Amino acid sequence: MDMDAFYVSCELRDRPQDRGKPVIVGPSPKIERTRGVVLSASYEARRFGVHSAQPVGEADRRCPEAIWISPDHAKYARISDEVRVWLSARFDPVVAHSIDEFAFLLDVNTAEEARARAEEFQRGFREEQGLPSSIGIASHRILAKIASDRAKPGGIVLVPMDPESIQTFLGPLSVRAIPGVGPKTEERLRSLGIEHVEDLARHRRAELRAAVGEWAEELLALAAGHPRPDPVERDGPRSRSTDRTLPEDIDDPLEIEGIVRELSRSLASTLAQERLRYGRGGVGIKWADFTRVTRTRALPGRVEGPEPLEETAVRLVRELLAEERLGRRRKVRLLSVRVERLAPALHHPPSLDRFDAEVPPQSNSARRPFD
DNA sequence: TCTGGGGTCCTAGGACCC
DNA sequence: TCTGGGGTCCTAGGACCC
Repeated sequence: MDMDAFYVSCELRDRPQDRGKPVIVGPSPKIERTRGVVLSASYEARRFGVHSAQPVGEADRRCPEAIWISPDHAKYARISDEVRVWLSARFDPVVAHSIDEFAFLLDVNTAEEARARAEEFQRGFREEQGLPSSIGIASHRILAKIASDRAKPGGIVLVPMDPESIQTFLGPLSVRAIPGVGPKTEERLRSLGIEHVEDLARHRRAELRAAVGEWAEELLALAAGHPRPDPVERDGPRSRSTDRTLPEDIDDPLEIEGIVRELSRSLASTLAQERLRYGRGGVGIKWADFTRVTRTRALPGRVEGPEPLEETAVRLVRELLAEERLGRRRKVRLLSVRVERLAPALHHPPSLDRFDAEVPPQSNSARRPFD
């Protein structure tokens, strides 16, 4: 289940008078100059050529009469969580793919029954949650996701379970329809003469492996109508990060360091709320020319609190700036701070946590699910 | 028109160990 | 004197997704 224009739909729940109008969620260019992009656009706005990730200036030019709404990420996260709870009361298991996509098991015997259940679900979901959705039904999550993309907006697409039906459904689709195939992979496949899913099978395995690596096996299985079993869900997040695009590009080392400190403390406070410790800390810079560099450093075991992150982040950003001074001397557009190798915090306060930092992460079997 | 913020996974080389 | 094979960890970057 994929919720249509999710952020816009969340907002329209609270302002029904704006339904049916071009609505854009994003930092409004009408208020002040901003370096932001469109987060979500209503289907009415999309008709003007507005789409997500578009610079807001261009969206404004294409659709001057649009209603702009400032993003409220906390609201969207809260609604997504309510949706998960609502689904979990009706289906098991429920898997969250993203803030606006969920997969769940439909326990039915026939395709007709599946479709009827989906229609009933879609209607009930809209009535009770006030949110429109698109539904894909298939034997595997990856197929259901491809199907739900074809169902947008507001539809239901069902792929029968037998391999022949799967091939019939996938064959004529562009390889871009496969999750994970973006512009680069599409181009690489096109250079082999592969444009549609059905073209994949016409190629020698070795050729495909040279183009996309190990992934070739999965693509071939999918094209043959035998998708690989769904991956097992991991518990807990792998990394957390926060970043800031600066209003103007800067190159003052002290100013840069100050922002890195702020970002570090802000990220550390998020981690504290989530009761997570971290095992690596790092920074990233996006230069004025949009190229990116990153540095991360392992920390002794798992740590918590802002200090280790702040110290590491500042040291690493100084290194990056020192290297840049020997070279191109570009200005900084964006700064980011990230943590990796997350693990649940212990159940006692950090002040009593004396021994933990000395313990190598591998030696504690209780943490294995998080590695 | 001038390009966000938050994530995941994969690859690849070097270090190091057996 | 020339030269193993396998495994894991660390790190940087790229591609992709919403």
